[in-house]
Amino acid sequence: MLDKPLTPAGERILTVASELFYARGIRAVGVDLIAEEAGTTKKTLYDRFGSKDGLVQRYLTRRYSLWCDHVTEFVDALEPGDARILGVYDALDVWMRDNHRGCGFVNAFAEFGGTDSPVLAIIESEKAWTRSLFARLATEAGYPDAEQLGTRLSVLHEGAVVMGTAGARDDAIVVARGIASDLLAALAVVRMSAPGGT
Amino acid sequence: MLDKPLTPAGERILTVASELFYARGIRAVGVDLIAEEAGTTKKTLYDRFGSKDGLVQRYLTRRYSLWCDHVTEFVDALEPGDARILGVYDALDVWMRDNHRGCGFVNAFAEFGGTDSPVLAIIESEKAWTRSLFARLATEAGYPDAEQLGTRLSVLHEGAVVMGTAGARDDAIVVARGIASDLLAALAVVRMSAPGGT
DNA sequence: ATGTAAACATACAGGTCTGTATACTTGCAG
DNA sequence: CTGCAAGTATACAGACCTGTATGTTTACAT
Repeated sequence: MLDKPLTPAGERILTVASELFYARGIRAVGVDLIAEEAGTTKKTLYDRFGSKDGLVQRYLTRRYSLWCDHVTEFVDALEPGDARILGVYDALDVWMRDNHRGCGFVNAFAEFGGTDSPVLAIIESEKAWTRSLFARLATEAGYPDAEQLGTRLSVLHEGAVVMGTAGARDDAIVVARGIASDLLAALAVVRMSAPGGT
Repeated sequence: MLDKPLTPAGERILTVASELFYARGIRAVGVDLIAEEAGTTKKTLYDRFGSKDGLVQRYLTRRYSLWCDHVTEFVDALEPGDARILGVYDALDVWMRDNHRGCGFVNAFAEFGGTDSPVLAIIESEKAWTRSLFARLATEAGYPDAEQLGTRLSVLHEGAVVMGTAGARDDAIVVARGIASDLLAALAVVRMSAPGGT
């Protein structure tokens, strides 16, 4: 996205920090550990990222970018229409196979929501992007009220992540996908009976 | 629930700690600050709770208890049937007027999900309780497949909290309630057309 | 070859964290 | 009166935290 390229050591630091931040929480991970695990020094870390907060922002922007790429790539391979809308839940399912600690942005909000840190804007952006993706796919699938439908689908999406991790329900994504499918089916009836529909 | 009574100073500590933990995150709040804000000393804190982790557990069990009481009281005042199911979302709406930092249990999971802390069991319990409440209300309202419907309603519930806080969408709860309402309406058709239905 | 960006190595400053130790005070129950 | 639980006050240990300082080394580009 808008992240300029990093030096090799900087790249290693960001990779290690991303894994540790996501797995253990941001405040629980110190810069000493990050530098050591990355096989470098704190000096390099501060030269590249300025501060721990700077590193945290890069962690979130990169994770944001990775999520967008993942879901976009996944969905683009599907037929236009309902398949792409429901495909977002399948993309989430694949994503969560390697991400067992819930939504990294929700987790970051848990730690920084009470502050005025610039990470809050990144968190909101990620939520807004996924919501607008749903809205766009709903528009492309020909649904009326695509904005509201997009919001509905994103609420389901977030609920699935929470119930699949903190709630420990293995069926969370399937359940959310099922609700989404039912919503689309109900709207399809409206669409078909509407003037101009097929 | 299963929390034995506390001494006055212990009560003050727990009250202050609960506010600070929820507002700023658990790791971000030190025991020194808690003791000072409660007008007492660290000695008393450790005498009452044994450790910071013990205090955290009390924080979560009490919050769990408060949530259960709130929603139970709210729902019991409504007519049996769909009103009680949808009333849970209204109860959440009221709850979130004084809780702008999202779900305290999801937030705790963000900080402790990577550990084997006993707080994880408390978090799961809260999610399971809310889900089973929905399932029970669905049963009482006469819906078939009440367990699955309960899961669906709880996914909506969690999604609403996330999108209403980290997602900064003021309409999140209304949206979730709308989906729930539509789901019930669709099932009502099934119920009415089923053998033995009215 | 020489300047420059990147990285490495190491130490330290100054603060905060959890948890413990010591000693004194208060209030109440047997 | 005596014993005990609760609380206050204060100091400290030992670890960890972010961030900085100093100096050396490597590699590449002009």
